[in-house]
Amino acid sequence: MKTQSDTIRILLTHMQRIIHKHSFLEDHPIRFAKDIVLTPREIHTIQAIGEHPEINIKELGELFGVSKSAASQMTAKLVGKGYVCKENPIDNNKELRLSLTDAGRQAFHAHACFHGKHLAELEKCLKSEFSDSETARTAELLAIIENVMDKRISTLTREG
Amino acid sequence: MKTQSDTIRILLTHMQRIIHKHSFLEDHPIRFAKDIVLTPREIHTIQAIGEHPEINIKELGELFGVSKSAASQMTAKLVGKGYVCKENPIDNNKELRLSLTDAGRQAFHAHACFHGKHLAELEKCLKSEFSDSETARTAELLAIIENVMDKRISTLTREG
DNA sequence: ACAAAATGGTAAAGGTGCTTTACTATAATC
DNA sequence: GATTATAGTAAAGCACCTTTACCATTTTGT
Repeated sequence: MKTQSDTIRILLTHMQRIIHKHSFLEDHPIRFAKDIVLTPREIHTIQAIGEHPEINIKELGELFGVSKSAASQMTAKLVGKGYVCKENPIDNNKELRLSLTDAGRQAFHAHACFHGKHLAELEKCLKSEFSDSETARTAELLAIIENVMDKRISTLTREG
Repeated sequence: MKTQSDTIRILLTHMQRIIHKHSFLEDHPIRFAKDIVLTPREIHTIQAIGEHPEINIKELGELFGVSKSAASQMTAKLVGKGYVCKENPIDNNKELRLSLTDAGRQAFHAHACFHGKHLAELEKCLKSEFSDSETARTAELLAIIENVMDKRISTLTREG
């Protein structure tokens, strides 16, 4: 006889494996074309710049939760590879606004398609086996998990 | 009016945030006692050794999906810090069996408590708001997500 | 208006945890 | 007993991060 504790245990095991597999995927560079191979970090940076036009370096760092120095290094690399362009706005010689070059937009688009495809597939699978209310209920359950994690994070950041 | 696609989108957003928060937690060392601060990697290694008594270095690497060299380096560090002990089995001078020292067992235990506490809290929250069948259904849904990820991983590993 | 402080960006040095390559030493196999 | 396989380590290097220190350009306060 399975108790609810058992099903929760199973649920969390799946969650753990999903997280693990996600980080596996995140750790592997993706080839978008014959000669375009980008690390996950590079892709995400391109994505962030594509989705936040005119973002500056400091903001980019904040978006990723890393130091501005780290953001500067990452962008410098992408500028070097020709995916990103840095330039001062007309009335400001201090900040640098980031934008995508043609190659950058191409990578951005390829990545979006890539993601869209997988999302569509997942959606198809879920719809075929779960009702609307079931998916909604699952979303609520995940929200609870998220809340518990938030609590833990806040205790962690308080203690330093 | 919310369509099922919308609820799926919401569900996946929660999932993404959970993953993000998880990796945030994973990136921060944990203080188990006044003077015991361990990185997540160190804790996990201690945990793995505690849960797999007599494991050797190569197996430890396989367990984590890293090279045996990485496992060797991690182990050496933990031996240096006094949490882990390496020794040859009586009839074998090639392999090294890993085990926890007193300090290692202490850290292992502290970590287990730490986890148990959070698990208990999460379980309490979930039980208070979700029926057994709902949690079971959610587990099934997560299994589907996992399957889709598996497919993606396998295409990835085929293409090299 | 101009000195002081704040802000955006970069450079240098260093850390962590990984990889690959090359190398030992021991064990297994023919 | 010679060869081959296996467990472990060392060295070098990579990706990405941090901190510190430093410029250059605003912004502010008087």
